[in-house]
Amino acid sequence: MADLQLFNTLSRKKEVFEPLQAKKVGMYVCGVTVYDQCHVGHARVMIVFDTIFRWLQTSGYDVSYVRNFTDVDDKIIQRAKLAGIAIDELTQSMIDAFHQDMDALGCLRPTLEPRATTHMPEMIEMIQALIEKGFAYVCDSGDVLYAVRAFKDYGQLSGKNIDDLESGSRVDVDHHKRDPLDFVLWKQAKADEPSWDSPWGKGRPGWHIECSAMSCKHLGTTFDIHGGGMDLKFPHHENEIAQARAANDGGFAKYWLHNGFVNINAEKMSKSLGNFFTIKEVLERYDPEVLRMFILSTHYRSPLDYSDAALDEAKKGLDRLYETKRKLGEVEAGLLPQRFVDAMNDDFNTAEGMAILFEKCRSLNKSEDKKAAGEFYAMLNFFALLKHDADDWFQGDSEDGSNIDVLVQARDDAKKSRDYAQADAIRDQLLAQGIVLEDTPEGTRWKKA
RNA sequence: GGCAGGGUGGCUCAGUGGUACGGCGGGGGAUUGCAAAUCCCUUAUUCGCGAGUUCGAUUCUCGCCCCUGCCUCCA
Repeated sequence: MADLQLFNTLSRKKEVFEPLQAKKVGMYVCGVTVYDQCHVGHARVMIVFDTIFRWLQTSGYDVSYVRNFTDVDDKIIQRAKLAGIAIDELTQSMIDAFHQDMDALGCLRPTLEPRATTHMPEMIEMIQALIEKGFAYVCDSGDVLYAVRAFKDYGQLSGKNIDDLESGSRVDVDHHKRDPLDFVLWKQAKADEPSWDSPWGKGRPGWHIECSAMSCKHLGTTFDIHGGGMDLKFPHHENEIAQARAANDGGFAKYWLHNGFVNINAEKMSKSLGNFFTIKEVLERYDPEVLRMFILSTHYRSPLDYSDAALDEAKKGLDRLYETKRKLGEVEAGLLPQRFVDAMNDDFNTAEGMAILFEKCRSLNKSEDKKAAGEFYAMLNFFALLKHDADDWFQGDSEDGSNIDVLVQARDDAKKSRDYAQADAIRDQLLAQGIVLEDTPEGTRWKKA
């Protein structure tokens, strides 16, 4: 069996995965800031890393998968104020909404979902260590800042160097900063904002320190995998590295994985551009499996263009697979085919895996084979697809089919008496209602168009 | 401007130093009363452009063109 290889952003190469401890993997993925509903871009990270999580488990690793919630932040404070509700109320309702979405999309719960607000001591401790070691300073305004130039490897992950960053910088120069790139670790409290006691007075943490503190607490100062969206590479992940390595003299994450964006009309889907669809909006029109299928059809590092046409295609692909499921019936899952294992071991190539799945589908449509059927279901289980009953998929589980059944029976009677004009008229009538008929050796059945 | 990642058939999406995977769509056929579903055949002399290395490159190297992202919050 080939080794698992993964593309490490740190080296910009595929590397053989070598866990720090045999059989164990620690993986940290940046979660969401809970101030609003999640969109399709969030769905992609979650499904991508869910699949990576599943693959590591399938490969026999005991995986600690940690994904945080950022539950203190400017946007949260603003949003709560605007809505006239307490911050806790907002964040809790968004966390609940997030879980709803993830469950619907078939994402397993991570091992741990730490919240920033319950990790103040760890953050404060890390900031203190940074100050002691000369990587951070308290500026005139009272904020604690990270001194970027003190960390010599700054820019390693994103391939940037400090001088380039400064010359191209669009950041307004803050005169409290020693260097324009220095970023905040601890902010002084403003009136009527949530705050926590600290050696530097009441305040709250900066965004980057949260993830460094929570990942190190739950996975150790050196762990295997850190993931997130491409857009977090800089500055978020770069800053996480600077903080954690400087504070702990540790190696921090060994492998950095970044997924590509979801685009709309070749443009990144994002809150700021306003061109996003929330997961809930999509799920009003499509089954969650369609969204999952859509996302897994492309390699995780490639851009993915969102459109109704693309979702319709994913739906058609699922229809094809469900046809085969309907034909096979429930069969116990067997082993994954070696080619599939190889594809997943090659930097989690789900697109190739899909190709193998569809090849299996075609061969099963030709001739049933118990081993092949077992492999088919093993792949589907791994992807967490085709969980519905096939008839429910095609007919809808809440649909009242009695009226349809009556018409189907009438058409069958017409057919038997060779009154094809009448039979076709009934079929057209059903088609107008969005019902397609199929005559099979076992009788006529229907499905939604 | 700096950095990163891309440009593969009508669309979408993999992949490889030696005649290009899968899905959707199109054409033909089998099946069907006709359809639907399914199966078979077919649909890129060619993988942005130019040059180089090579017996041979879509795959490696260099240059160019174009696209996207990051450099401010962002999954």
